[in-house]
Amino acid sequence: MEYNFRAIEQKWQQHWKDSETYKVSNNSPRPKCYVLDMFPYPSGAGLHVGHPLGYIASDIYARFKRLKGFNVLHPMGYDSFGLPAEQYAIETGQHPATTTEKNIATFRSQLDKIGFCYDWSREVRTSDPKYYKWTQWLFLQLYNSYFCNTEKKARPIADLIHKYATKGAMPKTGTPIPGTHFTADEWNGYSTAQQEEILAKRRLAFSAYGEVNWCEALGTVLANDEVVNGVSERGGHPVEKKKMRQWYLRITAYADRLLEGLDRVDFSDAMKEMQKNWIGKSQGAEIDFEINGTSDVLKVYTTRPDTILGVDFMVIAPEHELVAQITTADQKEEIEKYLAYVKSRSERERMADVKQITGCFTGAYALNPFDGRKIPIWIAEYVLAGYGTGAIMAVPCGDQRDFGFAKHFNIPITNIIGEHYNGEEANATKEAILENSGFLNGMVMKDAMGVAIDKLEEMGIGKRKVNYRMRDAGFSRQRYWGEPFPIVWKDGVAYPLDEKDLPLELPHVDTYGPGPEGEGPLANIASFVETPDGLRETSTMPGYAGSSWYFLRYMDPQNDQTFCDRTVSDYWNQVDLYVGGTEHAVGHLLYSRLWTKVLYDLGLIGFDEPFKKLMNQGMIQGSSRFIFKVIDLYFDNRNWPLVNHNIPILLISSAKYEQLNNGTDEEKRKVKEQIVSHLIKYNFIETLREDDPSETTDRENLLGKIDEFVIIKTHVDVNIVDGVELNIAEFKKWKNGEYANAEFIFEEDGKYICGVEAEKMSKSKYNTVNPDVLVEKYGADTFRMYEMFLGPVEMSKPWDTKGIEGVHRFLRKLWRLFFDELKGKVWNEQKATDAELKVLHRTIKKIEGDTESFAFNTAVSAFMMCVNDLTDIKCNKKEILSPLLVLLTPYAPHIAEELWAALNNSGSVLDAAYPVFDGKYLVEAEKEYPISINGKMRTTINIATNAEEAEVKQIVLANEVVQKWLEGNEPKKIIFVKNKMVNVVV
RNA sequence: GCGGAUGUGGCGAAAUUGGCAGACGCACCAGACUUAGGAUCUGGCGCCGUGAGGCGUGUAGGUUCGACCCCUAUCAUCCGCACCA
Repeated sequence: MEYNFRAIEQKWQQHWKDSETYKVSNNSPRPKCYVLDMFPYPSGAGLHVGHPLGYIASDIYARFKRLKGFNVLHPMGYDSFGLPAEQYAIETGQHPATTTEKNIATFRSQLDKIGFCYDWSREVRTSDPKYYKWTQWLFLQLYNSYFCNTEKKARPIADLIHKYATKGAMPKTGTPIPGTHFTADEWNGYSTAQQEEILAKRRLAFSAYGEVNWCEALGTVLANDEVVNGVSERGGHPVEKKKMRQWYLRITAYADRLLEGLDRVDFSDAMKEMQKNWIGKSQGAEIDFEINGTSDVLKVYTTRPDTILGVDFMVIAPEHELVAQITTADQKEEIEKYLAYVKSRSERERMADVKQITGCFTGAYALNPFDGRKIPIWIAEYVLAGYGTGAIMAVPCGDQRDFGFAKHFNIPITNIIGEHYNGEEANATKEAILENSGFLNGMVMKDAMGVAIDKLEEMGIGKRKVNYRMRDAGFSRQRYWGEPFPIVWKDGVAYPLDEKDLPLELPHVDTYGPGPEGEGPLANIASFVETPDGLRETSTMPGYAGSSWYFLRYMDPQNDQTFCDRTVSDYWNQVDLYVGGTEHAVGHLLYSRLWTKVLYDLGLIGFDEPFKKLMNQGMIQGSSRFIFKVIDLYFDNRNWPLVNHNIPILLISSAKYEQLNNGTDEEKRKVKEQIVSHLIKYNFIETLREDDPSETTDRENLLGKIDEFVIIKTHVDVNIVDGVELNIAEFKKWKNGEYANAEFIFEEDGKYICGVEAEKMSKSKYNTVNPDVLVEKYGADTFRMYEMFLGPVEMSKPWDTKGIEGVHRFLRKLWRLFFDELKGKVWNEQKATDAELKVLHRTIKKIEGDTESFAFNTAVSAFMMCVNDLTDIKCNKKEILSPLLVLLTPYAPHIAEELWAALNNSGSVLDAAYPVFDGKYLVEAEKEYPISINGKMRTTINIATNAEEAEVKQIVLANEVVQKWLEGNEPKKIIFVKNKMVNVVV
């Protein structure tokens, strides 16, 4: 009886399906655990071996938690709205719904083969109207909410309207600013459009004019990731900014809470840093500078108010509103030239040469409020209109960019930091003692910051200000394949749809081209756009709309009354473990955190961080293989008549290629000679004879002439390479026999060794490995364990199929502990010995710990070691094997279930699992303590684990062996370190 | 430039977090059983050395009885962000 993984896996997968083994209930006396994978976008390419890595890890954890007695929610679904389906539709005319359906079917069949324990009854698809009904509904919640700055939370917009209507919006102190402040009476007198305009400034989902990436050549709006280096990803056409009405989510209102929430979740440092960086909070001050001879003020933002006496010039963004106003007549021409130059530069150029220093003097001066110095005002493209106030005070001795600018335009530099400034480069220290700084003289810079701000506030020309780099999130796309907005426009005012009219279904379209003025394809469908109440919004929601809340829908997927019942979300609560790639660090993760916070504020759910722990699986890179083709230029260049029409492609192996490029002269000559003799063999000689008999065929002579060849490094399919050795037979069949008569220059051992390089997995690089093939060849259990065995889940690594044999061998070896090919059943019910129990206990302890801490790779190693040991001591006892199968279930569920059934006629693994993890099997063995003398390790002694420190010392001293080693030297010191070892110092 | 991470055999990697470095697997070598071996089993496998022994965790220092682990500096690779005032 041998390990027939195909039959076993099929049998159990069918069994799980038929008996709904993994269906999970929303109420259980057992503690809950929510294990979630980032749901995939079902692309047409299907899965490659990189995709399941995270799924396998979470599956192991979910199964493990189930064994430990948790009620585990482990669902899967599809993020099925998105651009690629639409692109594909444009190219082929197939409706995105059709291709999406097909792709999902492919994904599902691939996933099923790996034996996951998903509760498929909870599957969600973001493009399903039953799902996006609630995405639209949640959008309306955002639309109907505002961020209350007093309570720092979302509240219904109705509250705000009520406040405006009864109390207005007047400043606590000072004079009201028209347009910003109004009385209740004024509010009540406003038109709907006027009121809406004010409310739009507070709504969490709002529309406003904003810039989009407009590609004139394609006549369409592009998403940010479709723009690469300022040109369209497809076609490479120039892309410019265009103002269009857009929807936004007011994520900036939540900046502080998104930052603060990071302290309460278990994400990697890298992930937290990325999010912090993205939010980009900086503390500083806004300072008003009087502009000389006018009543205007120039408002700048700085994080270093302490350097205010070191300001040597001002720089404002070319787009700054004051530019036209302050430019003097003398400078007008120059400024206009500069503005024209800036405008002519595409985004791409601006990004390409950030080092280039450009700028122009406006002729105007600002006045330093403390010493009255006249400070020249410049414009320059390095100051961004969108950040801070779009104007900076430049302190060249303390900021490298300001320094470069000052040097370039010969602006004199004031030194306020004494010897910290060397005149060669700026020094951004905060530790220097200020000089030339008036009232700040003698203070340490970091202390002076507060003093300076206090003074500015006192003078009424500055205030503390926190700035964020993060912008509000653009929420509309001029595309078809996304959720339609439940919004109707009338007279320039947006009106939300009534809840009972949801979902607003996506209408069928025949073409996916953009509408007039670059609107989405929906604009072309009159029957959709025109309603009795007005015109429908024609853009659709972005990909992250549906994915921002899907983890909630899994909890209550069939509910048609609400997006997720509150009692259900209270039960499942936060996702305990969320597994996915780093690529969503600032997109999806930030948005779902935002939505969760809003829903929490509105009382719709009871937690404000969605994911308790996040694990990022590393990317599995492709490990590309290369062949090296010799292209004979000498022959090609001369265009000589071909005698031999069937010239084989010549390939040299990677070591030869290496020698040819970086080898010694001797090596180079040798390889070259080999190549030349092949070239001669196949065409050269014959060409010579016919064409120019005068040329000699003398070998040396030819060698000099025919070094005109190039070697082309080409991808070869990894699947026909065994490790690095090319499978010649397969290779000759590859690509319909393109290389059928290839000639090789082999290594000395007669092998063709390919070149190797790690790259992103991609079909065009022939480095993708399909999990189906591996599952077919080795089985799902082997595949699962091998993916885990590759290394820590979080780490990126190139895929290498070679080692999978080792894991497969392990499973077969395990099988042989139960069944022999000839003898059949070999397991028995004898009583286990202490030695056997020791092996088991060690394994339980190790694997339980490793699984809990996601060290799946070392857990797999522990399994292997255990089976090796049991084989060595010829232990086939049920008492040992049975608990081992419990441990194995999460990792290799099929074989574990099969063997479990073979051992036990009744009862499930689950029933038996609790005692295994209860410590019932865990008998603490004596611990081995290493003994060292002067830090030099000598031996170990066994000491019962409960021995006290003093006892240990006595044991050491009484130990004859130790005494002998001491060789008469009295021990000076006996160090007992953390229950781990005993060290004797002499 | 800023931020984060990682450097250990031919390769993927372990090391109970300061205690016998290289577990486990791949590859490789030798042997056994075989008509055969891409099955299975046994042994070997960091480097130098016949040997005893010496040297070894990117590099250079430091702390410690003891350092892959902690500290300082430095180099290399990967990933984010990038004129953010």
